[in-house]
Parts: sequence; C-alpha cells; structure tokens
Amino acid sequence: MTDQARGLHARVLENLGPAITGGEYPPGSVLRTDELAQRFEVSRSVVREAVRVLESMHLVESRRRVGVTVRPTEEWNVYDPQVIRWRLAGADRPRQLRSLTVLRSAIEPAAAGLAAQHATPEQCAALTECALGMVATSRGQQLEGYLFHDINFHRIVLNASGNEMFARLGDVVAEVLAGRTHHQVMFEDPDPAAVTLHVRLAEAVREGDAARAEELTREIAVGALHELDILAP
Amino acid sequence: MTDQARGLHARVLENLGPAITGGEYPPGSVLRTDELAQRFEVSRSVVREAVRVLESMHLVESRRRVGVTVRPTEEWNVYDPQVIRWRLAGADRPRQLRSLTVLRSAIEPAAAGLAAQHATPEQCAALTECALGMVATSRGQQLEGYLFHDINFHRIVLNASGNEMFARLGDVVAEVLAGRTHHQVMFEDPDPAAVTLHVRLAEAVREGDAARAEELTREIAVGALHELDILAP
DNA sequence: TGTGACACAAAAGTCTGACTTTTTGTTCCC
DNA sequence: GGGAACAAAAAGTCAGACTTTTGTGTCACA
Repeated sequence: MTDQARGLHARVLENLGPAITGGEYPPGSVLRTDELAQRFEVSRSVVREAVRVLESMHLVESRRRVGVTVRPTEEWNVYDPQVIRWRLAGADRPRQLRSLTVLRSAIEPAAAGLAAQHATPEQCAALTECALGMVATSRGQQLEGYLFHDINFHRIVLNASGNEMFARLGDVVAEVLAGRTHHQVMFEDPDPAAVTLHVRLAEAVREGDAARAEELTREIAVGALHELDILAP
Repeated sequence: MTDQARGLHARVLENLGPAITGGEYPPGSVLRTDELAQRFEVSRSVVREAVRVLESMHLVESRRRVGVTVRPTEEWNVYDPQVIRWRLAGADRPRQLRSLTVLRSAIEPAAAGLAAQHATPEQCAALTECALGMVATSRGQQLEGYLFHDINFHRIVLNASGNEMFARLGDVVAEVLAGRTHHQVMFEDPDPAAVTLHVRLAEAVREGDAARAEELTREIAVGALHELDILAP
C-alpha cells in the first residue's frame, strides 16, 4: 500500500515497526541486533540501519551492553506517518482512529477558515469539483468513489489554508477517512447531510466567508465524532 | 540542548539535518555517501545510518546510481520534533514560528476543553501551581522563570486532555514558547493580561467548565498571534 | 536522422570479520 | 558492608570486497 521494500532494511522495518507499535514487544522489551540479524537472515549493518530509523521515531533506544530497548508509548513520535500507518494497521486501530478524529476536528475548522481567505481560484474550482464528485457517488454503494473525492476535498482545504503544518496533515486525514470506509462504519451510503455540508463548504470557501467555512467544517467534524460515538447524541 | 552526539552517526546527523532544512542543500541537490564519509571522516556505514534517518524524515531520497537527493520541502515530515528543532534553529525561524503558532491556536483551545472534562485532581493542582509561578515571575525581568512555568502550564493542559495526539504536541509548544522568549519578542515583562488569562484558565479547568476553558485558551492564542503580527489589531 | 539494443560505469546496497568502547554485573579485598 | 578492580556482553566503528541497480552513451540498423 505504501512503499514495498526497496531494500533489505525496509523489509526489516516493515516487520519490526508494526510488531513494536502492535505491542508484540511491549515497552521495556530488549532486542539484540545479532539475534535480529539471524532472524531476518540479513547482515548486522542492515539491522543497524533499521534500528536507527526506529530510534529516530523514538520507538526504541539503543544502548551499549544492554541492547535495543522498546520505549514507553508516551515517547513515540505519533505524528510520524509511518507510525500512524503501523498503528492503524494494528490491534488498537479503533482507539487510534478516535484520537486522530479528535485531532481532525480541532484542525480542520481552523484550516477551512484560512482556506476561505487564501484559496486560489484553481483550488476553489478543484474543491467544487470534488464536492460534485461526492454528490455523484453518494448513492448506490459507490463507497470507493466517494472516498476518493472525500479525501481530495479535505486535502485541498488543508493545502489551501496556506499553513504548512495544516497541509501536511492531509495524509493523516486520508488514512482516517480510508480507515473509516474500509473497516469501521459506513456499510451503507454516506449521510446525505454530510454531503450537503461539503457542498456548502465549497461555496463558503469560494465566497471567502471564513466564519461560515469554519462553522460548516465544525459541523462535518461533529458528524465524524458521532460516527465514532465520541460525542453523545 | 536536546541530546549531544552519543555516536558518530548522531554527529553526522546534527550537521546534515540543519544544513538541509536550512536550505544549504536545496531540494534536488545530490549528496554522495563516499564524499560525506570523507568530509566527516567516518566510515560509510556511519553515513548510511545517518542517511537512513534523514530518509525516514522524508528529507532525502536515496537512489542507486544517482546518490542521495534532497526532497522538495512539501514532502518533509514537518511534525518530526527533530526537524522542527532544526528549522527553528535555522534561517526561516520566524516563518516556522508563525505556522507553529497558528497550529497551537487551533489545537490548544480544543485540548483545554477536553482537559476541563478529564483533568485529574493532581493535574488541576499542578496547573494552579504553574499559574501561581507565572504570577510570581511576571515582573522584574524573570523571563527564564516565567518561561519555565509557562511551558509546564501548557504541557499539563495538553496532557490532561487525555488525547495522545494533543499530548505529544507538548514538546512543540515548548519549543515555540522558548523561541519566543529567547529570540523574537518579549524583551520586557510578559503581558499582564496573558498572566491573568492563565490563572483564569486554571480555574476553569478545575471547575470543569469546558466552554470557558476553551474560550480562555482562544484568547491566549489570539494574544500569541498578535505578538507575531499574524492577526490585525 | 532517428531508434532500439547493448554494454559500460557509477553509485548505493550488502556482507563479513576484526577491532574498539561503553556499561553493567561480579568478585574480591579491605 | 562498601568500594574498587576486573571481566564479559553488547553496541559502535571500520575497512574492504563484492553485488545490484540504473543512467548514459554508443553503435548498428532501419
């Protein structure tokens, strides 16, 4: 799905990463590079490179004479897209989906407000196109098509905000939306109210109405939170 | 300040990282591992480990027969605390400080609202203590002491939100606050209004008043945005 | 003149084995 | 019982040889 092992070290990473984030090696566990090299049938240098990457994600800590120790969960770089993907693929996917959705509901209204002020005509056009695509695929079990337009819609809003930090959250939002469609809820067609909100949001951004864009996005977020039972009805 | 070179690879990283994020090697630039090994007087394996880390931050891409290429800015993992530190230490610090402050102003009100609902008695006590510390150091050029309490205050709020993604933003907020005190503005004592807002926020959280906590944090954020001339007065 | 196949070379990727350094645990002496 | 010396374990480092991929240039053929 992401990038398939362009090297041995990537293969090791694709095994160790999910194993650690998935709790297979709980915090405090100790790995030894020699043992890993044997297990994966690669040289120690390959293992070392993989460990260095895990270390940069704060998933593990490598210390002499003791080995490679798994760090406590609170220290992980949970904003690393790779870590997010590993965790979403693992056992605590629901929990992960919830914290990410709460994050979205804080970020996206602000981003939409800024987008209304800064969006280029091209971005407005693309946004409207996505909204139309969502309408077109909102009925008849075209979930994949709907997801595609939904992801693009939110990505454009985040990019149009002009804020780099918001823009880089596009991938996270994409993962969350994909996760929602593929695993959690949404067995039926999407909520018509949500579709309408997106159409109106595209309008608000086009008209430069920051306050309305923000409020509409907040309503979209409330819907997403309800889907995960985070808010009481 | 962070962690001083516990190994050769870390030393290489501390040179290459800031050089790349600082624009010394603009996107598209090509580095060769052999050359880097010579320049830093280390073996190739050490360079490879450093490059692997840079690759995991999406700062560079390593391809056979061509070398290690610096990736376009839009692809960098700007949420990586290490990358944030490197960029804050570099030339576009002001720009960086602005996007991070906008991020803060989106996240922290939501976090404060959640904190009002979920904070433990211990967290409430710690929060009040920090607010008192801020009051005590708010006059007489005790900027370092004030900064210390300010950082702790915001860190506690983010942690008390109960949301892991919010909690992990504590380090970023700490960097932003430290940057503001040490470089940007604040040559004089902090704004008394801001101090009062923090005291009242601690109250609101203690009383479990989510709406008021959110609103007070929003006001604190507005103050921070004004300091950087992001909002018109 | 254009185009495709092929060969060459450059750079990263991998492996191995030897050596160094740090750190921890143990033992031994006072 | 406490402290100092010692031994071992594991990561860290290095050098060199080899493999694999891939961009580029060349040459023949249409």
